[in-house]
Amino acid sequence: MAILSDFTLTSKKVYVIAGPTAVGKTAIAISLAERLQTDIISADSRQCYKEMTIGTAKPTKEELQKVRHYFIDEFSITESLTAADFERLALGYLDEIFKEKDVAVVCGGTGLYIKALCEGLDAMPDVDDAIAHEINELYETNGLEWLQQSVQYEDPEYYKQGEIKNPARLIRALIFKRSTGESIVNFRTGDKKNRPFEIVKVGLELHRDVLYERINQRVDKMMEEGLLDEVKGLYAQKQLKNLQTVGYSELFDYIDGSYSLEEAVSKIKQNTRNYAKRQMTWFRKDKEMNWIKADEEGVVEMILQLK
RNA sequence: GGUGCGGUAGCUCAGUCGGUAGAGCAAAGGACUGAAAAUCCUUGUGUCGGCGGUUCGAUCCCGCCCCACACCA
Repeated sequence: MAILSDFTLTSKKVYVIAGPTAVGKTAIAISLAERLQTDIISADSRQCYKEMTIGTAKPTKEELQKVRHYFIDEFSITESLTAADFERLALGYLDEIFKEKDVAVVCGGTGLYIKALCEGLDAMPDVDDAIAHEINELYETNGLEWLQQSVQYEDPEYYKQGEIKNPARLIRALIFKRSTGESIVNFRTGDKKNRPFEIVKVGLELHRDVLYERINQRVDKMMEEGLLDEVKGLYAQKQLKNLQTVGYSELFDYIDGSYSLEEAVSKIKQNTRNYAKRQMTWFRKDKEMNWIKADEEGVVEMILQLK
C-alpha cells in the first residue's frame, strides 16, 4: 500500500546510468541530462574528492559547465566518505533537484553507492573512531590470524557466517562489536527501502575487447595529461585509504622504486581491467538493470523509451 | 658451418628413475551493507617443437629435422 501511494503521489523519476569504467557513462549521462533539462548526481566513490582528478576520469571542466553535477569535487581525501554518507547526501541532492524538476540523472560505477541510493542501507549505530583506529593498527602489527582469533572470540556469530579470510570485513565486524557491544549481524536486515520516486536503471555495456581497448587508451591519455604529477603531489598522503585507488597505488609504487614507469602503467591498465570486470559482475546480477550497448546510435533515445 | 644449452598452459618455469603433467603470474567466473577504484573466494587438457625409431606403452631414451640463445670458426 505504501508503495502504491508513494508512486501515485509523486511523478518524480530518477535515471540511473551504470556500467563498467570507461564504457562511456559520463558522455551519455550528460546528453541525457541536457535532453531532460536536469542535473546529474555522480555515484562514484572517488570523483567526489577534489584532489583526485586525472586518475579518476572525472567529467571535464567543459562537461561540468554544461550540466550541474553533484558529488564531484565536494570533499577532500582527508575526509573519508562511506556508502552510508552517499545515501544520505544523494537523497538530499535529489530533494533539491526535485524542488524544480521532476526528473534527475544519477551516473556512476560504484555499485554499492547506487544500491545504497536505490534500496537504502540498514540503519546502524556509529562506531567509535578511536576504536576503529586502534583495531586498524593492531591488524597492521599482528596480522590476519590475530584478527580471526579476535573476531572468533568476540563475535562468534559473525565469524560463523562471515568471510574469515577477508580482513576488510573482519575489521569492520570487530570495530562494530567493540564500539556497540553488539554483533553487526543483528543489524543487517537487508530490508529494501521504498523511495518516493521512480527508478529506471540503465546498464551500459560494450564488447569485452572493445572495453579493454578503451581502458588501455584512456590510461595512456591520463599519463599524457599528467597523472604522474598529480600522484607526486599526493605522495605525502599516500597512506590515506582514499588514495588506495587504481592509477594512484601503482604510481606510488613506481616512485618508491618497486618497478619501472612502463611496468607501472601496464599494471594500471591491468588493474583497471580487473576493476571493470568486478563492476560488471556486480551490475549483471541486478535484475532491474536495462542493458544498452554504449556504442550504438541513439542511446539517449533508447533510454528515454524505457518505462 | 661446428660446439653447448634450451624448445612443456597466454607468460616465466618445474617435473615425469618411460605409464599422456603442475606451480607462480596472467586470464576467466563469483562474492560483497559504513574502506567498495577497497577487500575476498573459486577455476589449470596443454598436438610436453616436428617426423621417425626402440618399447606393451614415449613428453621423458635414440636418430634426423626445425626454431631460439650463447660461444667457437
